[in-house]
Amino acid sequence: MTPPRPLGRRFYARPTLRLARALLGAWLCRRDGDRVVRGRIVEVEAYTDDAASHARGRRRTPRNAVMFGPPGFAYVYFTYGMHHCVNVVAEHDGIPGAVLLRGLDALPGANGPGRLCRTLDIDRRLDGLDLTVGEALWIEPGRRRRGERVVVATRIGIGADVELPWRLYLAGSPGVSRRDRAAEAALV
DNA sequence: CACACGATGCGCT
DNA sequence: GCGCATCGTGTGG
Repeated sequence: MTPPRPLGRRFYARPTLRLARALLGAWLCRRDGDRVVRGRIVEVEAYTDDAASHARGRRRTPRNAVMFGPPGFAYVYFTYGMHHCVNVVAEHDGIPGAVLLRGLDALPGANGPGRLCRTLDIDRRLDGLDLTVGEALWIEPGRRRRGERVVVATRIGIGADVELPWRLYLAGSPGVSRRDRAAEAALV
């Protein structure tokens, strides 16, 4: 088994939307006993202190506290009474920002944030986990392939009044939860 | 303490 | 496209 090669703190310490883009093509890694399960990140969404974010208005609560902390940590929350979603914290200590992981390739059943977490057995036990350690959950380097286009679309499940083009995904990837034909057509 | 609702997914129409 | 399961969290009383 190849040893973990987790990305370091510096990788995460940047503006949220830029981290979102940098995460496309990287590998999300989850330890499963003696094995490591890896999925290629192909769909993400950025959340900062905007109206649709858990950290809206920079209001700190017990749930969203990790979003305000240092970068490179996992923010995992529970929603709809049955689903978990995992985020990667960006920015620097004190500034809220996180990237929601919405879809993975090279791993069946990891399209959509809830299914992704179910497939990788991610729940609130991992909230606040340091992703730079390489123990239970981490991210390894990976890049976009030649000719692989980044589609810029609006976030899913967000009220029209606060929609922002902060969902990014790799065109043509099977792990994408929902395509945006108009956004794809807007590509050169 | 009560209550409204969600960064979703699934099954049915 | 639509309804709904199911419960933690935030907000207000």
